[in-house]
Amino acid sequence: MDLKKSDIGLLVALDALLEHESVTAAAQTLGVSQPAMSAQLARLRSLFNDPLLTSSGRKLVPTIRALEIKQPLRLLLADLDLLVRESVEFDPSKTDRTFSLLATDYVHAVLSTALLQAFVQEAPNARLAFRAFEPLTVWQNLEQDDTDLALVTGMNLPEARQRPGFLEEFTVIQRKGHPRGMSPFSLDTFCAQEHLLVSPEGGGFVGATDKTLAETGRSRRVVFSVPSFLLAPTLVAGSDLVALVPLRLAELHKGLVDQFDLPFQSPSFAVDLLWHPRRQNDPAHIWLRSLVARIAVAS
DNA sequence: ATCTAGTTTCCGCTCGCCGA
DNA sequence: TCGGCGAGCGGAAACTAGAT
Repeated sequence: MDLKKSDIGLLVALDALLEHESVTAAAQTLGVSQPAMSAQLARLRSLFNDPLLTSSGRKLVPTIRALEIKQPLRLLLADLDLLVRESVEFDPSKTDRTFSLLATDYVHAVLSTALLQAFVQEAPNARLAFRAFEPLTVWQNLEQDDTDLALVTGMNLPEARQRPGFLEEFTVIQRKGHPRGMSPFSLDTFCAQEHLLVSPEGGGFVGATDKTLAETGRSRRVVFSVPSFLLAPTLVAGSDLVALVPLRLAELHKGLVDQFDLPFQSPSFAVDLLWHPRRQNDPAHIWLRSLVARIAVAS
């Protein structure tokens, strides 16, 4: 007979039987009837292929095999007990667990400093991995054990659980000392500039802004396209190009570029926290979600 | 319908006590 | 010392309830 998951209960019974060396006393300890405990002993005898307890007059005495099992079994059950208690009472300061976060490089850039500080402070023995964002494999990553949480925008994953992270708006950036000067952007001056466009899919020269401009009969000239928001501030700082970037990212690079309000209604987007439903009640994961949401709101 | 694990009931065995 | 008796024990059988 092989060990099954349900046999963990049998091991608890065996522990009680070896402790009391009596079926009746073990049954009372575990709150079952004596015949039920007797039946469990029979299953244990079959499982271990050993009588475990043999009659000696009116008493039951453990076999050599039972004596060998007794101490390791006690340690094993103590470990299981610890495992169950730790899963209920998660203490971040005591965990050495590794957590992983999937997000775009922009989100990593915006949150990483504050998140790292809070993470190290609350969970000094744990580890945190930032993982690269691949739009087509987000759900696959969440399903696997390698991703605890994804911070993403506009992803339609009905199977995933989610909570709001933060709302982001766009701003226009230009280099320090730009020949245009520091006057606010009018629609005319905005359209007159040469633009850098962030195209996450790669290679695009038309974005949501161009559609907004087209609705009012306007257009702009996009001369440079990059796949990542992180590249934009550096490239803008080294050229006369202007670019639309998320406000928080512009704040991070305010020593490098100047930022201005958009001359039209700024498109906003939400960054949400997504996770697999099986992690919903994991106390460690609840702590991680709470920490990331807290940092996101404060960022 | 079948399986699993529980309960109740009953039985047999052993031991301790007590009287002859 | 020995036999009878009751108490306490584990095990078997029959039955039940819940899950699959």
